[in-house]
Amino acid sequence: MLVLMPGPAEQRPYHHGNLRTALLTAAERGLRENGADQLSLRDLAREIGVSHAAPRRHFADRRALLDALAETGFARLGATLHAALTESDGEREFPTRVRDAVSAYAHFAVENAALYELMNSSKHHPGATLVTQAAAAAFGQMTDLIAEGQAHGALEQGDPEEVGIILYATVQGITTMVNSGMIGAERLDGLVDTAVSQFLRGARPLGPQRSPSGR
Amino acid sequence: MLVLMPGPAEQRPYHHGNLRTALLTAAERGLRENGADQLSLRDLAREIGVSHAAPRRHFADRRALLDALAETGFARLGATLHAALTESDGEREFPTRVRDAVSAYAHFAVENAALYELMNSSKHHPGATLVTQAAAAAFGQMTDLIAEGQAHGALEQGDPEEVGIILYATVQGITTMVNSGMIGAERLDGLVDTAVSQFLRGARPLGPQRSPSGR
DNA sequence: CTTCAATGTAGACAGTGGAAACACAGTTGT
DNA sequence: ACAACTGTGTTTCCACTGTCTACATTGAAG
Repeated sequence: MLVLMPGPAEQRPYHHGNLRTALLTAAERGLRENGADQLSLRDLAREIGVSHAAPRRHFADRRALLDALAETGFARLGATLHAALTESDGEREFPTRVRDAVSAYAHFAVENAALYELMNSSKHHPGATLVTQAAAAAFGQMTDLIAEGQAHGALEQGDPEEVGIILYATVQGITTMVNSGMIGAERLDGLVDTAVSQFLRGARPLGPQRSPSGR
Repeated sequence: MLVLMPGPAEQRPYHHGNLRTALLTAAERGLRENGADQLSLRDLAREIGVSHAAPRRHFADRRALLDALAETGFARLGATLHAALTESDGEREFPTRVRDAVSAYAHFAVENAALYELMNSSKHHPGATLVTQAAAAAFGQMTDLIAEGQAHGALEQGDPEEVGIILYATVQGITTMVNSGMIGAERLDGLVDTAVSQFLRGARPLGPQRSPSGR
């Protein structure tokens, strides 16, 4: 697909100067539009206007490129979660904060379906610790949130990570089902609501319930 | 039509006689061993000892093969669930039945990681209704189980499907996290336990603390 | 026996990821 | 100033893949 650029600098310098990021942004667009399978290194090179072997200088492998995409994906997801959580920091009640975080997560996953699928793919480079590290960072916020809920008495005591995994997994599963077409996207919000309220009921302390803040 | 193969495997006849199933079984092994990405039609043909274009007679497309694999995967998953549920039919208490089903599901997903990832992949043929149909069949058992729980009074009333999706999604997410390496496989059983007991607590009838409110 | 549809074969094509050798340009050491 | 070095992009080549088209072989139906 040769695209004639009527742009200013018709003569391209020998060195692109920014190939790595150009590749990443082009790859992300391609990923969104055609999925990871259809993502071709040569296509990207063509689109950017560089020789087909140039990407190799920045990504040893096709998988290396995909891993990098997954990594930035987790970083963005983490930022999204962080934003959703700091926005309602302190003021709001705990259930609302959980719902905000979960909802932000779910919408990210559905709006970036292909990227999200790539992020959760099992096939990363053996030494792709960066990916799992980025994933852990994003996931850690869920753990923190759980710990916060336990501190406020909204959740029963226990390993925050164990409980966080459950919540994380539930949202993860819902979005996967939506993304795979098993569930219509219009049901996403409703399911998230149900999931969160069930989670809160299932993980709150037993016995005399001391409501965090009466209502 | 059905052609009976002469038992002993002597001289290979011009027609393989059973190529389709041979392809599927070989593909399933390859999928397990090397993942869906590495699955090559030509490789399969070579392995079976047939020309590289022969598979085309049975699967129009590479994706058609993968779709068929996903479909049989859902069928097997459905059978596994069914077995787990009928085994403890009636006798056992509801929570145990839920735990059995969920555990069976989780182990299937982890023991057939590549297949399971393929099953949950978003990229099926546009007209691959068979896949989603098979998926719905497997999922339907979860809905039935929920309905059973509601009938027995173990779960609060409501749309069984909506609640079933939550449970299904939770297990789905846990297994995905395990399969992607985010969580060690040794934690699977513990997480399943936690998830099920939280689910049962969260979905059982109780004093209405927070009725489902819209948005 | 002839015909026919199903199934398998052979060859060609475009496209891909990857490797090697080479070309250009900015930086650095002297 | 200038030569060497290093990072980056280019060219050329290879093995391999999925897919297409024309042809071969077969068993079964008419």
